Order: sequence, then C-alpha cells, then structure tokens
Amino acid sequence: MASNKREQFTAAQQQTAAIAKALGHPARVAIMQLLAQREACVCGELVLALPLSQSTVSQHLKELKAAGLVQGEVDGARVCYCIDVAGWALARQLLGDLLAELPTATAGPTNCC
Amino acid sequence: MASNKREQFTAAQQQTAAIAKALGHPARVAIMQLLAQREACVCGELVLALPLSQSTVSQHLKELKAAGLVQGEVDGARVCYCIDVAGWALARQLLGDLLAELPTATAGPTNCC
DNA sequence: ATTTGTCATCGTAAATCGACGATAAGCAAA
DNA sequence: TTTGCTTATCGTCGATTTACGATGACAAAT
Repeated sequence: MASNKREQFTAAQQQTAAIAKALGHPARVAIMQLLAQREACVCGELVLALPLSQSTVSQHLKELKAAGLVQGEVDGARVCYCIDVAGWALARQLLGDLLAELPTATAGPTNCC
Repeated sequence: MASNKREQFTAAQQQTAAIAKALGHPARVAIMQLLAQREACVCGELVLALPLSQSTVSQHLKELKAAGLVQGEVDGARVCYCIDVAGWALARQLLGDLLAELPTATAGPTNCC
C-alpha cells in the first residue's frame, strides 16, 4: 500500500511525477543521454556503456518504455531502442511547465512570509 | 544493496536523477506548485491542501529539502517553507539540459537504426 | 539440427519508499 | 506553569525498487 493516495492528485500531477520518477535514476538518465546522442541504440551497446548487468539494463529500459519515454523496435535478434518522440514531447511540456511555474528567479520577493 | 552502483555515474547524472526523483511523486509535485503559486507556505496549510496526513507531508517536505528544492524557515511555532531559489535554478538547468539534449522534435530522422 | 548470440523474464534478496499513528519537542497564549 | 497548537521524528507495515544470476525465447549462423 505504498501509494494508493496517488489517485487523489491531478492527472497532470501524476503524469509529471511518473515522468520525473522514470528519470529518477542515474542509469536511466544515462540511457536517455546515450539515446539522444545516438551513441548507442541497441540494447547490447547500452549494456556495454553502463556499469550494470544485462538484466538490470533491460529492466531500466522497460521502465523507460512504460513511462513512454522510449520505444523499442525489434531488428532481427537485436532490439533497437529510440526515444519516443511523442512521449518525450509530453515530458518536455509537463516538466517545462513545472519549471516555468516559478518566475524564473529572484523576480519576486525571495521570502514568502 | 538497492543501489551501490550510483557512484559509477557522472555527478551531473546523479544530481539530475536526484532532482527528478524528488519530483517523482504527485504529492511533491503538488507541494512545489503550491509553493510556487504562494497558495500555501506554512506546513499546516500544506497539510490541509493535500490528502495526506501531517507526518506524511512532513516527510515529503524533508525529501524536497534534502534535494535542495525547498527551504524551511522557523517562524515562531510554525515553519514557513519556500522554494530554494538556488536549488531550483540548478534543477532548472539540469532538467532543462536533459530536455534540450534531444533536438526539440522530429528535426532529425525519427528512427535511429 | 545444433550452436551462438541477443534480449526478456523469473526468482530472489537487500534496500528504500510511502503511509500512518504515536510520541517528542518547540513556541505561544492563558 | 500549564495548556494547546504546530511540526519533526520514531517505529512500523506492506509495497516497490534495484540489482543480480539463471533460465527462457527467438533469430541467425554453422
């Protein structure tokens, strides 16, 4: 029962949190960077580029896929992972909105009380 | 031994992941929004605004504070929470960098392989 | 057909998370 | 000082996460 209460929040808040959570591990950040820079693509390449075992990398990829950030295409015996353009656009919007929600900097008064 | 391997990643990757992780829960997203919009500030107000118990909200605040996103000032018997300007700027930069790392949209070829 | 290589899944173990009530610690008012 | 309000911390519970090796599934090569 770690989180039944999630339903009590906005859909946008849940989506934002889900995306942030998916990015909430250094390995997954690294994977997204590798994919973005096209330095790696096939699962095996990612395994070589990361200090983790094959099964662990596969699990991280599964989570990124579940969050809609990544997309996997089977290519023969291999699987090519790409960034999911639509999902990434949503992430950009949701996280961007959240980041923009605070007036850039010390624009207003620093203290709230 | 859930994550000894974190040390194997870049400092930037770890920081990015830590910030994303802190935002990886709807309650904490909601708290950041409430603070950003100055709709609430004192811990008690946050508790009223959220469908969670006082101790749970306190714990979420603790995590946000640990991530450097939030700052708490004692004001008599109450505690006023504000967004940590410096930490938030760092979050903006790190997450912004990550989001920008992918060429905006369908600029390049959609497939990688 | 057998072997090899690639990837996903299963099972497992330790650690962490999310949530709560209960309790402590602090200040403010009576 | 005693009472009451506000917040933090403790202890606990089940659920989830992270990680791994082992095993399975499937394509390609021998």
